[in-house]
Amino acid sequence: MYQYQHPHPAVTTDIVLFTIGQQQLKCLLIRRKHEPYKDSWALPGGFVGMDEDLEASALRELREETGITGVNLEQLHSFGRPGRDPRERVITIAYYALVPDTGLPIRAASDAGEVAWFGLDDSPPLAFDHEAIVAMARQRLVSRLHCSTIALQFMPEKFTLGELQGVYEIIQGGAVDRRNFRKRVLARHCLKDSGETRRNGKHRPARLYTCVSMDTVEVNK
Amino acid sequence: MYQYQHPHPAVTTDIVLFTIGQQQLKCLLIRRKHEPYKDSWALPGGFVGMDEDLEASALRELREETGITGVNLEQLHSFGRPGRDPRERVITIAYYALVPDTGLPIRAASDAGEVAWFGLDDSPPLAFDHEAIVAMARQRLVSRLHCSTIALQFMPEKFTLGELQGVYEIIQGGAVDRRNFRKRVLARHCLKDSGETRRNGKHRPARLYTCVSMDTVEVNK
DNA sequence: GCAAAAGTGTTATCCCTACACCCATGA
DNA sequence: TCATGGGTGTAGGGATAACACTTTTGC
Repeated sequence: MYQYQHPHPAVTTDIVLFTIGQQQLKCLLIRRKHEPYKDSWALPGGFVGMDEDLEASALRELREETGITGVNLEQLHSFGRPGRDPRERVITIAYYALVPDTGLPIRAASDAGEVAWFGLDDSPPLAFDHEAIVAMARQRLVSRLHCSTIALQFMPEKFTLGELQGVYEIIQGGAVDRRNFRKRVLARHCLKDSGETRRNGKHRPARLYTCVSMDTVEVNK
Repeated sequence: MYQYQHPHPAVTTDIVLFTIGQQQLKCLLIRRKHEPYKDSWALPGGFVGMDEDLEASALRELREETGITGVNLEQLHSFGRPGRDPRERVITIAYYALVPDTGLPIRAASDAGEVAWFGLDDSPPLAFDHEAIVAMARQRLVSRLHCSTIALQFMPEKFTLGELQGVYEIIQGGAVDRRNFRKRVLARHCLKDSGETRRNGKHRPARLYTCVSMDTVEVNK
């Protein structure tokens, strides 16, 4: 038992993890094993440890519930409407992150009975206010797309410009002029020609590029 | 006494309230009446009520400690490093807001022994990690200045374009071309010519403008 | 040779910047 | 009449957007 002179809310972190697959923007969800919202889908997350920094808590929950490590979390927003959790007052600090699509080792563990990627426009009803959290994260993602190099976090180590363009087109939902896109993205000097090429089908092979640096460089002039 | 099965952190809100005065960007601080950091300057803020939304808590603290009401709060970031408060684990959700300079009715109340505006480059050492919070709020303010109409929140109901330009120059710390500034700001169609003018000195009177809408319109294309 | 994506350059447009002069007022 | 800030327009440059053809490969 823990006692306090004044009432204290519980504090959690939740993580909106995005990826791109099957021509869709997807988000990682877990199926809850316990009440409340037992068997509902929800964002990975959980209670903050008393000696744990907020971001560390989010990383730990993500690792424990999905086995995913090494992502670059950004704080999104804190949600604390009274009543958002039926058990007690819970304030959550939401983070988001972007990971490449390739071969994600997802395992269900701890509180999560099941883990899966869902297309954002094709996802089940979520527990708590998690739909609002996902919506805000998506909005943030779209607005950062143009003034930062955030989209590179979706890419594997080596990728073609066509693949990168595809990511932009999926997120913003619309076609992009290939020549202008290449000029713009190469002008940022965030990509390095790896020298290699990749044949992807019955057509000319594409050059493979690498990120010069993993930092999300803001370009908001 | 309040008892929980698991330990709970305390949760507070803190508010970075900016204004412009004496050709400076200023921030509202209170002098603490109690330990810890007794007699130090700190941001207004305090513990979140158990049935109170986060923004409502920030508004209440601001009202109780400074008498200021009716500001437009934006959530800044949550800070939760273990040890940032010597008493116990405290996670704070920081907000920021901008208010006009004119005739602010500031009164000290409740936990605040004293309330005052401080120029940002001329402020005393702050309690807790409040200097980091102010620094982040300032950064946010600068970066929003160009892609939003946030600066209008510094203005009184009626103001001249020269006054608005002065606000921009103070925040970003540099001169702005008057003609280009006027074209840009008028092109946003957020200002309405009130028809009135104001004589401010021994020179031609200036037109007074009003905000068309109080919303902070983002213009990030 | 044909389908399919990769790769490349030029032109027109728009937006932003730089820049100089007259206006209305108070002293 | 002079000092002070208010008010206005234009020309040049840089960035962005529109646009079509050749290349390399698999079938």
